[in-house]
Amino acid sequence: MGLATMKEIAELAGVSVATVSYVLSGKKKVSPAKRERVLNAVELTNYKLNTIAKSLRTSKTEIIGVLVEDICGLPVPEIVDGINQMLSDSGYQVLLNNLQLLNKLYNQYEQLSQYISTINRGIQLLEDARVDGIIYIAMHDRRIDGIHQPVNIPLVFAYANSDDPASLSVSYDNHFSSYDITQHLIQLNHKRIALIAGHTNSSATKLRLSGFRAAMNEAGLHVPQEYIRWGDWEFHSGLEQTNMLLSLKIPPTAIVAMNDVMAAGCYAAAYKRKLSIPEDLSVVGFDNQPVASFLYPNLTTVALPNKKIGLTAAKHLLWRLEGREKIPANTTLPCTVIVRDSTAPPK
Amino acid sequence: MGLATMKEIAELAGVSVATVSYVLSGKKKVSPAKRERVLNAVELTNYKLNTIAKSLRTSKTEIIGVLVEDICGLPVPEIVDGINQMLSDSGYQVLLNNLQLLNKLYNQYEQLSQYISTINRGIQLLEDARVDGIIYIAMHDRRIDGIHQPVNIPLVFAYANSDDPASLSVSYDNHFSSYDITQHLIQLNHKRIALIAGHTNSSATKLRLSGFRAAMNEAGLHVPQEYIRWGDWEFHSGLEQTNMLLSLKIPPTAIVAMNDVMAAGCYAAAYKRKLSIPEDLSVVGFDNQPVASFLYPNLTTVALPNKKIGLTAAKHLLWRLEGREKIPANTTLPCTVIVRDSTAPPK
DNA sequence: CTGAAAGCGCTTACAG
DNA sequence: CTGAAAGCGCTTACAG
Repeated sequence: MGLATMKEIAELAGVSVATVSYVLSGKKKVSPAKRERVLNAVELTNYKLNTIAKSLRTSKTEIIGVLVEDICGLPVPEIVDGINQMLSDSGYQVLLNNLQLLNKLYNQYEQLSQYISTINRGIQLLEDARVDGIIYIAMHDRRIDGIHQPVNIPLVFAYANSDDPASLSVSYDNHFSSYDITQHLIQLNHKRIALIAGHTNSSATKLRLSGFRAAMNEAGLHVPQEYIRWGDWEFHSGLEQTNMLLSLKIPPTAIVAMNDVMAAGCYAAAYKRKLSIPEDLSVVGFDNQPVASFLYPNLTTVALPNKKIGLTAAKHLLWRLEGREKIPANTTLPCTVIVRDSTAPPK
Repeated sequence: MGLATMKEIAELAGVSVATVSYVLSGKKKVSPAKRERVLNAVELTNYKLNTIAKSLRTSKTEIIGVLVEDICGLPVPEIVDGINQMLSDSGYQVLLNNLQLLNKLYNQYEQLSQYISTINRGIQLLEDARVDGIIYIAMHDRRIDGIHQPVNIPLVFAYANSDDPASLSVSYDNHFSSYDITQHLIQLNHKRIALIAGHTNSSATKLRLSGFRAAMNEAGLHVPQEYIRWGDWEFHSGLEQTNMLLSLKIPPTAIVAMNDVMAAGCYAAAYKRKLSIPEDLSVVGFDNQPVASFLYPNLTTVALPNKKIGLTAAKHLLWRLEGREKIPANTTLPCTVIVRDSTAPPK
């Protein structure tokens, strides 16, 4: 046997199919007597509306396509979680398309343009499934261009920006979060603050650098050229660049690493030289990855609003689906400095 | 305008709708001439088959429902990734339902039975969406009972077991992975090996304990009662229990922590006492979380086959969907010991 | 308030 | 090899 259909419910309740539909959708008034009989029949047979048939009739699937560069990318699960939470009350479901780019891109996130056809195929797949809207989740904050704009399906970028004026985007504030965490060190009275940056061509690197410089300028603090070190987002570059910094004639008293992983590298370098954090050296990171709470001493870092990015992206998409007029095209969410135990005044 | 329909393609190509369908599905021979005309019309109009209409007709959606206890749970994204990879060639898409239990369960994974109605609602939602099959992804390896068995929809448990004989499950080998990593320490010539366990009532704890004991017994090594410490999977319990162990009259030369997070706690305790890892103390963890590569020295640990669990779960589901007869009901995948720098022979 | 009926866009016996 | 037609299970003007 298959599942019960609306026709069977109608027969059981002695009403028309239309009436059953009206009772279930609540779109038209139905007399209490018939309503009751329909509801009883539904209960009796454990009837479930066939959403496929409904979708075919209404041209709406009530499904949101979520296209992710890689589900294993660091911020991605939290962003998906935010989307799920915002969508859970609305009746929308999530169709997940995972492009699995992590091992292809490594941390060369700016190379994405090579995979634009993969992305467009993913969008096409979601279009073919007739999703009502699409959220694109990047693995790294940056501008995304050249994406095929789906016809009649709103698209929201999460953790990224787009030049496409038809799309919305939700990201976070790289410049000011970097400014804030640098301020934290300045307020502790550090004067010699060094920076370990990510890839040169990364937009996150550029913005975090500008935030760092802004805070230092504002405090009238000089940043010697050799205090700006270029890493590659990985542990070893954090270790090596910290070694360079600590070998300088005038070493810094504090280091801003542009992510927690490189900050973990700072710890290793300090540990090797028997320097204590934060007594001999203050270290801060970026991202508030789990590792930040597992390093000893716990790492002061910047928490990114990942879940909120997901919530906001889904909210804006829902607004667009509802036909709301005024939706901010590009949203930039603030970050939070999490002060833990890796920072203290210089000796 | 809406998208082109099959009827329009038929008119454009001067054939019947049936012929268009046969060309597209390849289910029947069509003369080369008509075939060509159909394909041209498809190209010209950029026609896409309406999968909703197809689903209504065939009662198959070619969608797999993936029900996750929490997308942010540690092994979950990798398992989903494995599922995506296995499914990507098969034409199936993934409908993701995220129960968001992480903050409710904390690390009390055994309390799941309180949320069984939430789980059943999730399954119901997937059934209502007419998915062809369901994969349930747990956050912690254990037995799951009392789940509503969906009618006519195969269900596979990933990272968990079930008593339900109608279901399949794919998990990993807790006992032998624990045996293996203990062996690693024994081979380094450690005699005094302590254990920091997870929650007492966790089945992962029990199996990892039995594996530890098996290896120790086999080597004829005695395990003093006070060498078995009970933690709660968290950093602080690792730190505290290591403090206890290092305060013993005869302290261990090596510690097996039942996860990497507690192992990070061991590092902190050792660091405070100015003990060097691995020279003064060998430490091993479990899970191969990212933190394992960011601790200094890098942590020797057990890698769980998360992605493979996803791949296998999807493969077995596909087999069931194809009607294959012999599918292993319960699969237990082996783990891998990852030797890094936190283990060495005792002094 | 209620029901008969059209139609969403496909697939698939069936007849030729 | 090909096409006319039924039908999947709904929703929604429309007429009453």
